[in-house]
Amino acid sequence: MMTDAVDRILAQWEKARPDLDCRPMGIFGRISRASRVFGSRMEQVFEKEGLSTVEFDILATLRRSQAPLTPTQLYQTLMLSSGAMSTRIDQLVKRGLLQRQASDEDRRSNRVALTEAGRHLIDSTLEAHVENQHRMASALDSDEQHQLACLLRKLMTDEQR
Amino acid sequence: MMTDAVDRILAQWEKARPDLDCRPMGIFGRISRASRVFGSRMEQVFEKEGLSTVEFDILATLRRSQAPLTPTQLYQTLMLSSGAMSTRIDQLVKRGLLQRQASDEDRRSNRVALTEAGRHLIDSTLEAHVENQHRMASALDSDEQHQLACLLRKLMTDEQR
DNA sequence: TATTGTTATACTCTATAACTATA
DNA sequence: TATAGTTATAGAGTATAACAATA
Repeated sequence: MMTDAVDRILAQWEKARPDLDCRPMGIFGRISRASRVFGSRMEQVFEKEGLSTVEFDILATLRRSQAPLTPTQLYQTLMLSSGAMSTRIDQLVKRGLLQRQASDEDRRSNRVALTEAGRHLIDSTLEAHVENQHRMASALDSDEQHQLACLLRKLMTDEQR
Repeated sequence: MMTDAVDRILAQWEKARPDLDCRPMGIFGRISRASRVFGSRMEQVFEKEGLSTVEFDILATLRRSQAPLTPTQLYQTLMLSSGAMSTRIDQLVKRGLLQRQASDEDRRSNRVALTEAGRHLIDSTLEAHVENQHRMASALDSDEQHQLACLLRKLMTDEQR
């Protein structure tokens, strides 16, 4: 069996603190590393289109919703503060990728919508992104990919104590 | 079968872009979310001891090495810049958790070592951390935890194209 | 000349909170 | 009074590059 950096870390802990059962680090250490490594690879795809990861997420959220969303819906979905979201929307509006539409029902609010240019950009970036993800997952066969997704879903269920 | 936020996102994509096979998002979307959610839970444990995640990582790296390390070894292991590492070491030295030892072989260099206080702090924090990780992994049984670790290792092998 | 480590600078990103307009 | 969204401020953290000392 192949060993990786996390296996070596676990072996070190076994020597330094043999009283501790550090096996869960085999999961969380790899999740953390995978998030950094794969996140940076995805970022490279977004950067080719001039987007940051957060900007991609905003455009993608609007694209898959197939409808304009309020800033509040967006920052709750993306786990950002309202202030951070306003700043992001501003910049994307300036670049002609988003537009704010006044709301009829509540005049405090507005709806953020993709422009024609924004829709074209997110559609083409998304295609490159999905292709990239298929490449990144290719070390696993189709069954293994399914198993991994199911185990991760189960790991995160119920927000256990 | 239980569904989660990522399943709902995948269902949206299926409607909005049925031409794309977005299944890998079931893996990478969950890795990214897991890293944020679990990372924040681990951070809470570190904060109780007055440590940030990076500070914990520095002390833990020295603890499991069971030997002083150079700043270069530390920033390479932790994927930080040399400048960022210097700043971090400074603060931990100020707090009496680390000390710099002049090197005999190379007078440009030095070795960073845990102080008595640093060693005590990392040992007790580590125990709380490992306990916390066991709790976080408890949604999976022992076999599933092993399977998940193996699949993550395989996913990251060979840095494929 | 190259390398180790530190320092100084600037930048990115964010949360917080004050603020406005409206409900 | 509470809520939606924007703006202004400040802070955390980092990378970069210039620098000093030594190899």
